[in-house]
Amino acid sequence: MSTKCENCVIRQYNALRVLNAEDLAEINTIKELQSISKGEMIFKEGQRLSGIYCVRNGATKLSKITASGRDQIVKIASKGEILGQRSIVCDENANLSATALNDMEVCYIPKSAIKNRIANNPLFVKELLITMATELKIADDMIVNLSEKTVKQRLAQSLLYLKKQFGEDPATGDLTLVLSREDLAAAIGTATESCIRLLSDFKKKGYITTQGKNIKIIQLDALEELTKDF
Amino acid sequence: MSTKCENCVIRQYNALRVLNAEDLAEINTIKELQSISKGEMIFKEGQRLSGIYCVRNGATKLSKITASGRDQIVKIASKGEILGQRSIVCDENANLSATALNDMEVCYIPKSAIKNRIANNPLFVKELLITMATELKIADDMIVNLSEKTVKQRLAQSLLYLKKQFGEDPATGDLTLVLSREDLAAAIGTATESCIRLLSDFKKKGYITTQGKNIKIIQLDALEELTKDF
DNA sequence: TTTAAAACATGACAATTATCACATTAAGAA
DNA sequence: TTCTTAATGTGATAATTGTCATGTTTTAAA
Repeated sequence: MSTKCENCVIRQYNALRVLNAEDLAEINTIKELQSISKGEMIFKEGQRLSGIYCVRNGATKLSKITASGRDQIVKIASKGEILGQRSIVCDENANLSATALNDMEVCYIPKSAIKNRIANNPLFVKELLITMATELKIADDMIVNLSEKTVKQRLAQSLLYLKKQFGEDPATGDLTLVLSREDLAAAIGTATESCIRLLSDFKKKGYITTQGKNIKIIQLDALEELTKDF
Repeated sequence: MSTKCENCVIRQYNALRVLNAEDLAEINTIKELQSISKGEMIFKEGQRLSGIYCVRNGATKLSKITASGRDQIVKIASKGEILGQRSIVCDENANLSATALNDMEVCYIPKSAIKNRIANNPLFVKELLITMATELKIADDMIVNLSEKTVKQRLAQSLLYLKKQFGEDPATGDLTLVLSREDLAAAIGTATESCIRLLSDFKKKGYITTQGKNIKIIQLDALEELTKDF
């Protein structure tokens, strides 16, 4: 896969797709391809960001550490998504931390590469606006979800989300994106033990099987039914 | 207070402030001042919006009805805020319902008044972008809040928010924005009974007093302390 | 490979919160 | 006003979820 912005297919997924050849060439000279290994932090809550990160490969959790010391995952971002754009737009410190869930490749694009011409490109700004508005909708829905669904329902929903978003291993059928039990718990907003207990419950009922950290969905319909119940 | 856009002070609070006299004059001829009485719905989740609403007076809840029939309040919007901009930006149906919490005055601005020149005004779009990014941050923080704080902590936090955001009656000291117990519960994401029970608890401890729906904060520091505990 | 540390798992228990039932009070319509 | 309905408030109880303790397995480093 080309690392030249002009030929990069990744940008089809984000606002950078509307830039012309000239702008892309400029970004290309300034951008910096970075390899991030699993568990590494790309940036931390409260940190000043000097640019944005375009995800080429892998997945990252965007989370916030709470007063009680646990962290709550607000969003999982992967291929094609841009990290840090909210902070740059508002000229604020990062509100969330970004931590690699597996080995990643990201392109770091310094703020300076955008500030001048591109930040005033109405096409680009409009795309950015739509991205942000879409993220806002997702966040609003998550608020409703958190307050109205039980932990069991949210776990079922998360497993379905992981399948839909990241797929399954063709050979084993296991979910492709492997989360630690702790991260899975952080994503649904519960204690690690509660998450493990419910996974055991799902296993006992035959909805899923597990092998180490790997999870395979067996009864999709049962999980879907669970998310609807009330 | 003038209802002519050119002289309107309300727009200082939102993205419309960057428009020039010509644009404002155009909006002024098209916009429509509407009176909404308490409890009335401005728009409903799933509804196609044909414009945005600029709040001149009063407050509205933005909420979503859940599978179990309760509604969860995602945000309370008041003077100066614009409703429906997310849906217009994404060209999607409304994701949330807007219901007046008290008598309101809003200016309805049809999409058509913005589509042409104004939607391409980079200054305006950039302002909109910042607004949306700020709302996203608030939503993200609410997600963390919901998943990590107890109902009691969230209630304390909400009371403090209501004081900070809407103030107190100078005569009685009661919170200016009066919510039903049901709405207060919907805002913190809990059952009405739980909310009432905790208010009784706060009353017993001398943190607040109540008179009908009215609530007066007595021990601000105690409530603040509560929100920090873990 | 061995060993230490981290992650996973489960039990026991406590705390929180929801639900149902039913008063009481307030609000609004006839 | 009177009456009807909706909102508020409280008790009892059950369900959900968190916390602590502890054992087991996995992982990674020496």
